[in-house]
Amino acid sequence: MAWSTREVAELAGTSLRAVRHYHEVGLLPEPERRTNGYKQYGVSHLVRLLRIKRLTDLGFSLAQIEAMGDEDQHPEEALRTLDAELAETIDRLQRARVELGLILRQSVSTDLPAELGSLDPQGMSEADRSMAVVMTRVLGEQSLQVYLDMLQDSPRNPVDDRFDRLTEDAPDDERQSVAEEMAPQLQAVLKAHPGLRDLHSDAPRGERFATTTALRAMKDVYNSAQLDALVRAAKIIGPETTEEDPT
Amino acid sequence: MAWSTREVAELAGTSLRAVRHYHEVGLLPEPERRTNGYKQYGVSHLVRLLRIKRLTDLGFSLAQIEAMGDEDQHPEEALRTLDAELAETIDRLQRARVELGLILRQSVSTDLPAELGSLDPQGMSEADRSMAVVMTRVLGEQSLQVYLDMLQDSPRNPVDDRFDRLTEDAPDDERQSVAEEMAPQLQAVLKAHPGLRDLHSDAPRGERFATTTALRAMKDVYNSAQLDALVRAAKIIGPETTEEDPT
DNA sequence: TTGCTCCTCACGTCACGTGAGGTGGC
DNA sequence: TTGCTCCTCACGTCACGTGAGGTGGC
Repeated sequence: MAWSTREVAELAGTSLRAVRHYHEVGLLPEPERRTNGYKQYGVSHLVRLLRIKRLTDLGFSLAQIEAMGDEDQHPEEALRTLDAELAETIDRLQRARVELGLILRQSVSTDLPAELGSLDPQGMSEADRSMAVVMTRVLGEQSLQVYLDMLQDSPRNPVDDRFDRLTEDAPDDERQSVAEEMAPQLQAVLKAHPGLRDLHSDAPRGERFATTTALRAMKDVYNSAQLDALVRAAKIIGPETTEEDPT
Repeated sequence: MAWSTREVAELAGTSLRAVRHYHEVGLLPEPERRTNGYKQYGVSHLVRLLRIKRLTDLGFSLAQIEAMGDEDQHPEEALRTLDAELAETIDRLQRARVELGLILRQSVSTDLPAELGSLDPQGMSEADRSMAVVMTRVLGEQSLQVYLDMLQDSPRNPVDDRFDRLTEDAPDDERQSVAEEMAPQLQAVLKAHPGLRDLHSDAPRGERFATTTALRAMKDVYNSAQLDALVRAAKIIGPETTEEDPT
C-alpha cells in the first residue's frame, strides 16, 4: 500500500542511494518495514525528502539542513551566508569564463601564467620563458610591467644564440667573448628601461626574497658557463648593475 | 640551494598537500632529493605546478590536465566543454539565488516545495498541506494550478474542524453527519472549479499513476473515519465525482 | 524456474585536509 | 636540548555512485 524506496525516491526526483544516505546520516527517519524487511514510506517521508531535496538544490549542506530541523523557521543568517557564498562562486566562475574566452581567442596561451598574457613567447629561449614565469611570483605589479615591457621590445639578438649555446665546458675565451658582445646590449636595455635598476622595490614578499628567488632560478635555468658570462658582462658594464650578479 | 616543498608550494600559491597530491597522481614529477631525503624543486617544477594551478583554477579536473600533457596545445574541445559547463553551473546558481531571494523576502516558505510558493499554508490542516505537497509530484502544470486556485479561495469552514477531529473510532452517525455537512461545500467547490473534474488529464507520469499516488497519500494522511466520511460525501453528491473515492 | 525488486555491506569518487609518528639541522 | 622543517603513512571529508552477494514475490 505504501511506497517502496524506489517509488519515494522517484516521487521526490532523487536517487535510491540518496534516500538511503539520508537515513544513514539521520536526516530522514527510517519507515516501518513489512515482514520481509522492505521499507514502507508514507507521505511524511516524502514531505521530508522533498524538503531535503529543495534545500540541497539551493546549495545547503546536509549538516546545515540537519541543523535547521523540520520546522519552517527562517534561519536568516544561514540564508544570507549561503547567498553570499553563491554570489562569490558565481563571480569566480564568471572570471574563469572570461579567461577561457581569452584563451579560446588565441590571444593568451595556457602555457604561461595569466600575468604573462601580453607576452609573446615566440623567440624567447625556454630559459627566458621560465625566468619570466618565476618573475611573476616575486615582483610587484609595477616592476613586473617594467620587466615585461623590456622583454617585449628586446628583439632576438645574434649574441643571444651564442649565449644559449654556451655549454658547461665552454672555454674561457668563448665566455669572455660572449660577455663582451652582450655588455653593450645589456647597457642599451638598461638605458631604455631604467626601471630595471630597482625591480625589487615593490616586491610583495620583500626585496630580499625576490632577489634570492630570482638568483636561485637563474642558477637553475642557466648553466655555469652562462652564469659566468653574465657575471663578466655585468663587470664590464660597471658596479651599478650588480643586481644581475648571481654570485 | 633549490626550493623545498613548502617553498615551491608557496611560490605557486598552493598547499603543501596539493604538491604531494600531484606527485601521487603523477601530474608533477618528483624532484631529486638531498641525502637526507628532502626534495629539491627546481624552476621546471614551479613552471609545471603553476600550469596545474592555473588549469585547476579555471575548473579543469586533474585527469583533464593530465590528458593535456605539458605542451601548449589548445584542446579547443575541452575548453569549450568546460566553458559550457561553467555557464550551466552559473545559471543554476543564479536560479538558486533568485529562490533564496524569494524566501528571504518572506513571500515563500522553505517548508513547502517551490511549486507551492503562491500558497498560504495558514489555515490548512497538516493533512491538507501534505496532500498539496503530494499533488505537486503527480499533477501537470495546468491541473496543479487549478488545484492551487481551489485551495486558495476555499476559506476554512466549520465542518473542516469537525472533519479534522474525526478519529478512527468515530461513531457511524458522526461520520454521516460530517459527510452531509461537507457535501454541499464540496459541490460548491466543484462548481466554482470545474477543472477539478479531470485533474489527472495532463499528469506527466500518467493518469493512472496520479490517481494511485493520490489515493495512497489520502489513505496515509486521513484516518479511516475521515476516509469514510469522504466516501459518504461523494456518494451524496453523485457518481460523477468518484475521482475522490478512495476505495 | 526466470526475471524483477528489495535488502545490506562495503569500497570508490574527487582533490586534497589533517593529524600521527619519526627524523634532520641548527 | 629545544624548536622548526621535512618526511611518509593513512584515515577523514562530502554526498552520494556502484557493484557484490543474497533474498522475496510472481
